[in-house]
Amino acid sequence: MSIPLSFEAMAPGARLADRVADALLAQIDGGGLQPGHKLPTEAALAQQFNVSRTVIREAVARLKSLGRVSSRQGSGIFVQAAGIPPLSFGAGVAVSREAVVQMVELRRALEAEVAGLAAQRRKPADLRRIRQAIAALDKAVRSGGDGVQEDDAFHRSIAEAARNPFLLDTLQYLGRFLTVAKRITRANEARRVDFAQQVREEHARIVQAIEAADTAAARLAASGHMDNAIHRIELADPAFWQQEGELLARALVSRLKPRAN
Amino acid sequence: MSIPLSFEAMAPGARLADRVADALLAQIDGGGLQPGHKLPTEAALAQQFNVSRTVIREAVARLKSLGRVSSRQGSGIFVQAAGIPPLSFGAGVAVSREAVVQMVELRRALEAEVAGLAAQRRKPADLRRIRQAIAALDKAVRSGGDGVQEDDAFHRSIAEAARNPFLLDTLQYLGRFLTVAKRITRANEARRVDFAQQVREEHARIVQAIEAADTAAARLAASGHMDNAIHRIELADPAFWQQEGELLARALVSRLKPRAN
DNA sequence: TGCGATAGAGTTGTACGACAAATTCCCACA
DNA sequence: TGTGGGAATTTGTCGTACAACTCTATCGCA
Repeated sequence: MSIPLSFEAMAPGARLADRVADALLAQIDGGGLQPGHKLPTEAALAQQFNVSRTVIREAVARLKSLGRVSSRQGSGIFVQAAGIPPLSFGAGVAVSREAVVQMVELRRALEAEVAGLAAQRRKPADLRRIRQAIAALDKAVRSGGDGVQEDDAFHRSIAEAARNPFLLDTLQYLGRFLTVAKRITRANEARRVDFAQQVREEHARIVQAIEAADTAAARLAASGHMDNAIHRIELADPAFWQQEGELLARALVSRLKPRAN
Repeated sequence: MSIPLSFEAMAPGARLADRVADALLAQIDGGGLQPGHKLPTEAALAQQFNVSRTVIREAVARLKSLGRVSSRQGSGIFVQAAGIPPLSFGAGVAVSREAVVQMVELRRALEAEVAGLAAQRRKPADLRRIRQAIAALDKAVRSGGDGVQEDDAFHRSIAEAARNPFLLDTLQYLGRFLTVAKRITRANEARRVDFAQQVREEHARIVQAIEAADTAAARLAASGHMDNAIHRIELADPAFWQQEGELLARALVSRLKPRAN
């Protein structure tokens, strides 16, 4: 089981440890190394790749932090079972109006589901928290705040009443992208007093359906709320999008700015 | 900007590099180091932590692979902007019947959404692919296969017609957990011939609604399909769940088996 | 013969020193 | 004042040495 290594040819400019790590990674999932398989010793790898053991150790450290291998002192380095890779939408993706609309479509599905489940499963304590959250949102808006945080808390209080951690986690993950988008659309919404009132009424409809334990109505209200959100996003000033989008894109992908990793 | 380091006290058994990496990480997001901030030189860090530069370099390598810092030869090590952490349900979570039901609830939301969007946006080529996928599924089941892969392909063909990459990605992520669960419930479903016919009819209803461009019907059909899936899961043999769940749990969390990382 | 203790080899973890390569800074010079 | 260039700084790579730990095989004893 030797390492064939087209390693020499790849990415001549990159750091040695990175190249070795990539080669090892390709070897592991390309070459069909079973979990538990022991790979060559650091000394042997150093010889095969014609680098020092230092470089091998850095490469292995990278694979360890990726969870692809594990090392045991005195024993060796072993291939780990590849877990299910996490879901990542990629930074810088939430800046085009099209992408934001697509994300809100995803959110529409989730919000409708949690609203429906919350209507079925909510307990008195849940209703109390939901009402509390909506009161806090009203207060924040009345006192001139943007209410982004309170809006998130309101929707989260509903998601928690649905008692489904996967829905909750996915919604929160999505929310991190959308708070960015919210800041973009905020300036537009702030100028439209009617929008604030409209949002207030949409929220009220959702809460009312959940209180009444009306699953279908809760789904419909939440879904409609997102439909209107999409509508409001599409009314936003295009020039504003372009300008702010550029700024946020640069902020989000700042990790790519320095040319080395 | 010195490092206070409660480093000595923590995790006395762990590898030095890991301890240093944790201390640096705590320093970065605990101590409020802005992105772009340059942290001390490797030599200075080695002195502060009272370890060799080797250990510092391994710790920094770990932070680099996590994307939290970047280093530039001749310049220094710099804090990176923390991106949005990816969504991960955690391995070994998809083995209890309760968790699987909750995941299918999430899937219900997504499948309803993609079905509805597909009904609105499908083009002739999409319909062709969907019909092709369902034919392949029928054929696989008729010839005695389990059809798991073909079922996935069928649902994916619908998701692709919805033209929303975020919905598609989330659904595929979820699918990786649920194929595990499917294998668990397979033995149960195989014994029930009526189940296969039932699933066939549910699929047909979804396709029909998409072909008819009937958004509401497509949502309803997809949602009902998932409702019935939940029902079928809950009918599965409890003893079987326990037994198979244990097995799969061990397989999934195998990355924790060796005691070091 | 069977079995456990032990010595040894093998492997990763840590330390130290040296030089190469890239960057930054400062000063002399025009 | 502006600029070129070299020195100082800093990370990247290499090599060696030893410590800590693991596995194996041999030896001694019952």
